[in-house]
Amino acid sequence: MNFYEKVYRLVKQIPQGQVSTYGLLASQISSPRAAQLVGFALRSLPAKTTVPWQRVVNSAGMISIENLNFPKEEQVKRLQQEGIKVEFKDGNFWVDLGKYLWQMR
DNA sequence: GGTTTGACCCTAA
DNA sequence: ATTAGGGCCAAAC
Repeated sequence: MNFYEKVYRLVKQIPQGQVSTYGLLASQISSPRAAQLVGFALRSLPAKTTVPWQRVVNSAGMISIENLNFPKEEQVKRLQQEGIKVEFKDGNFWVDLGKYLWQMR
């Protein structure tokens, strides 16, 4: 099984209305230090995919997308449609992790 | 097959 | 507390 598949499967398991972080996903997949790889995997996602990539943010709850197929606005829009509050702060979008963070048990 | 890069994280100053 | 730098793992060059 590829690293990508693991990432995709795990991300697909995130329920609607909740979010997760790169580091957390990485810890659950293979090694806790591979957070960057999770982002790398999501980066290679095709424009049309069933993977809810929008529910993945960095450890601080910030959206760091800059130049990709999906602009930040798109992600924020989708998150808001799922009932997640996104606040605009200093040029970036933020999510309250304490409220919406999804933890796998 | 060695080097660079990346939607990041952690530690130290 | 905030900022800066190094490190980690896997793919692309």
